[in-house]
Amino acid sequence: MLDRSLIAGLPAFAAMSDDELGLVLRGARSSRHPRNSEIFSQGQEAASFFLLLSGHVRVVQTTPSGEQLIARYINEGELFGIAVAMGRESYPAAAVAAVDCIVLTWANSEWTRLQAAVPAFAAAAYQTIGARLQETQERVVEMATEQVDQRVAQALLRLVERSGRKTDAGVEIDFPITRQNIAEMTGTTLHTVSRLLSAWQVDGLVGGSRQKVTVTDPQGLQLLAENRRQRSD
Amino acid sequence: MLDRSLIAGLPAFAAMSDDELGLVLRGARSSRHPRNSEIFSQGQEAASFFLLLSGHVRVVQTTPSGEQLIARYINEGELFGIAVAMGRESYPAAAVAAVDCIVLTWANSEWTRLQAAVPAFAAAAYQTIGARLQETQERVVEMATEQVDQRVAQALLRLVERSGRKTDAGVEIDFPITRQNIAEMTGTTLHTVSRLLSAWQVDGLVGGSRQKVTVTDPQGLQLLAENRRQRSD
DNA sequence: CGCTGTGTTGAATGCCGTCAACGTCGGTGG
DNA sequence: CCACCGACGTTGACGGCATTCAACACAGCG
Repeated sequence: MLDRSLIAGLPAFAAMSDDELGLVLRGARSSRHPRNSEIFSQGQEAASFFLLLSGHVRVVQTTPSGEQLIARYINEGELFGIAVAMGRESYPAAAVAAVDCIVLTWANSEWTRLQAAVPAFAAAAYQTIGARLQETQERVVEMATEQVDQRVAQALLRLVERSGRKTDAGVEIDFPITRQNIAEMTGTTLHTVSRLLSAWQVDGLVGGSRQKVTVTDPQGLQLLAENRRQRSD
Repeated sequence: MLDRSLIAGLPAFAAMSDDELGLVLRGARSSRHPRNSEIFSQGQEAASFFLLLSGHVRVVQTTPSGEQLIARYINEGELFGIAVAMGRESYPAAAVAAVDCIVLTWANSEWTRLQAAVPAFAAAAYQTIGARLQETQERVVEMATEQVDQRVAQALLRLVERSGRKTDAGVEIDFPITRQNIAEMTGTTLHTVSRLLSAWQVDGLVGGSRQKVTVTDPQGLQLLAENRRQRSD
């Protein structure tokens, strides 16, 4: 039996009683996933849903022509792979462990049971979906209206905001991330990302090394992200 | 009192009993909205949620710099403005009647009552949100990986698929739509859309006149939408 | 010690946005 | 009924930004 202290501290479960936490954990099992392993695949029949206890997960979509792009990164404490709550029968994207991860897994059959027994759990899932719809809409807006440099700046700011770890040099993204990854988040090429980061490093906005990115001047980046054609009306 | 035949035929309500339909309609009121009028505004406090009985609604987002883009078109029978189901307190976009519309409106306070009394109604709402998240993700993929001509072709195909009316010349989008509108759906300019449609008209793929677009060769358009760099692996 | 994945940088091409001018349709009011 | 005006649409020319092509550097690992 899993200990309820595993999840009691997570925002999604903050409002639940001890009894409810027990009901939620009954039926869940935990598993380890080494770095770069797939937790589930795109198109695979959705049999389970997940909660990330520890680590970072990359959600990746692959187009018919073989191009990849990163839909989002999942942080500790977040639900993912909740196709069942969206009425989907297969996963629309793959989930890959960005670092070694520990994951809670429920069979989809648990969903209806939990929905009835612990309404707050279902509510958290729906809230998650709503928030992601919101974020995704914002991303469409960015892709449609902003230049590449602004999108990359915005992506970095979001990454450090959501998954940052403070260091003496600034705020570092606390999982390994390549230029290619950043390119796949922003709809550009690794070449362009490399050029931008090089230039920004010279300007003292960002730092980092291989698979590491640190934002040293968030305000400066923010300015860059908002720049260009403010107020055209 | 509104008659339940108003909604009994809609897919969202297909699975409901007569009693349930009655419960749903209690608390709803209907209203007319002339073409080009706003049903709700972006940023406005979300006090109600809506169902489109008749007409077509355009969901429009405006960026801080004043650029607009169209998040989606709502068809007859669809829910919209369901911020309450996403846990939002304000509308993230505006809703504009693309033609004269008839709309059912519920106060947000009805939401919790309905959720408890008619679970199928809440389920329909969540299904709607899930489907829209899905669509929005696909749009991000398109914006990131496809050229402008493919995006415009894809947008037209979706419009005729979802809101098409068969004519002798092909399938016509059954509400007025400008080149500017199409540009705002695909993240480009009205100039580019105009050029593309002109070229496609010569090729016999599309037709139409002022604020009217007809797809005369869906397969041809589909080819165009899939074209270019298939299999790059 | 070579190989693979990652990162950097230069040069050239081209898509598509921008600027500009004009044409056309439809509604409105005299 | 006709003249006018604004919204919508078309087309050409130009230029810039970002992709594409190419070559090289470097690290980690077996």
